[in-house]
Amino acid sequence: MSLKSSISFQDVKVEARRKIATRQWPPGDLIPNEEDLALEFGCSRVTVNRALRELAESGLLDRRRKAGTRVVVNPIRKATLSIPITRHEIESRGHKYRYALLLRAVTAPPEPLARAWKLRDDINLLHLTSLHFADGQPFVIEDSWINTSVVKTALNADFTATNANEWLVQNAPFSHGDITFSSACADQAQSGHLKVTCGTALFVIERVTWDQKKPITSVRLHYAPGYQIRTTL
Amino acid sequence: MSLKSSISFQDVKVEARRKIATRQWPPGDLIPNEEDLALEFGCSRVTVNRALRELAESGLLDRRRKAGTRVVVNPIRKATLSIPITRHEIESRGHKYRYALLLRAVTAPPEPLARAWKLRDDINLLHLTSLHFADGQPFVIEDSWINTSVVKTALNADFTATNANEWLVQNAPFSHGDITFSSACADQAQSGHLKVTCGTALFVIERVTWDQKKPITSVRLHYAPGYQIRTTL
DNA sequence: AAGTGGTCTAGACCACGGC
DNA sequence: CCGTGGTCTAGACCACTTC
Repeated sequence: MSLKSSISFQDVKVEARRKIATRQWPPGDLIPNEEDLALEFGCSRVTVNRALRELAESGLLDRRRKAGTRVVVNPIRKATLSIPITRHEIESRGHKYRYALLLRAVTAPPEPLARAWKLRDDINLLHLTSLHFADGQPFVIEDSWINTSVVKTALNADFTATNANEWLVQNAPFSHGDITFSSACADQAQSGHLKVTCGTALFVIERVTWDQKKPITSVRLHYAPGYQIRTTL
Repeated sequence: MSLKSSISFQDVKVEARRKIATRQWPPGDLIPNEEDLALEFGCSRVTVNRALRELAESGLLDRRRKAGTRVVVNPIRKATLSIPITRHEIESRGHKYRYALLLRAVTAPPEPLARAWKLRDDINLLHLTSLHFADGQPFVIEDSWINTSVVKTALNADFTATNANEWLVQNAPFSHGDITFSSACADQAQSGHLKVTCGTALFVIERVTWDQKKPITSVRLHYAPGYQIRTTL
């Protein structure tokens, strides 16, 4: 017989969600302040605060000092994606992982990258292209550019043994990064590697990482057809 | 001269991040417990707790009762995407928004949907297809199926005046949902609407929402070429 | 059994930002 | 100015999980 000793912030979240969904708290409306809610729910203000803060983080509420807390009119839904290591992603689906290095070169970066990174034009980057397989089938092409003036050990790493994806995660810590999801038609080379016809729609992820002001890596992934990213709202 | 009166959880986060990045706390290692860290940082345990909890949420730490807190070896990066309302997305880019309803029908759902939703086979759904324009250019095709036995007012809504996307956000609250990102080649109809050649790679978002056990909507979005979703890590 | 994180409380002070 | 949310503290109890 669980007579709950106290109200948890989870309880408050559930109840607040209900009030929003049933429009007891209509869109755009100001809701009572934390102190009043604490009284109403019979818990402390900190508990209410945590509940409402989390609802605000997920986009359902808008909170401002002095102005109070409002129900957001057009909730901008937030979805959290996990970006796993490719090997783990393949293995967690129960497939056998294999990896092949297609290219390793130290060259000047392509024009768009040099411009985005504002590099001196005599700087060379490490360029790796590799292919990840799931149960022997091509799964994704990985094309990465590594700023060796920051990640110096990359020049000595053996990328035929360790795949670039995993090596970078472990050896190129970053302070922040950008990630872009898009779609593109397979070009000649890509269609060859992935064994699809030229022009097939591929899912594309591009990830750029930085250590403070210094660019670290730029990685572009072209996935074989059928690939999906899935998450919950 | 701001002599900080007390250490904030943000300070603790920054310092913990630094220790992880510099490998003062190496991957896989157990870090000191909350009480010790509170002592070390000169703050309360709750403050340390909040800092570490947030780092765990973003995937850098793994916390378990009794077992302690460890630095995650292969951090699975988490990216948070905002899924805005299409009209807002277009307008925030400075483009003029326009919308056209292409189809409105009350019909039996297609086989895969009926199976996924476990519907009685005599149930009809509201089927809407519409097209959103940015500065007169086709931007995205929206294809939605609405469970009118739950969202009853949908049958009376005027979808020539209000676009389905926005109407649903405001009138079909859900408890949870799934969202999938993928890529597909434009079929005959899609290429016509988006004014691209058949087979062009399109970015696809599919969103299914539920109210507890009851399915509410299934929406599929096919974006015109060039569309990308961008976020930070 | 015991150590660790998870959370609640009451009270306090502060920072922001409408008014 | 002053109401509101944002956060900190100290102390407490609890839940989980490993030992």
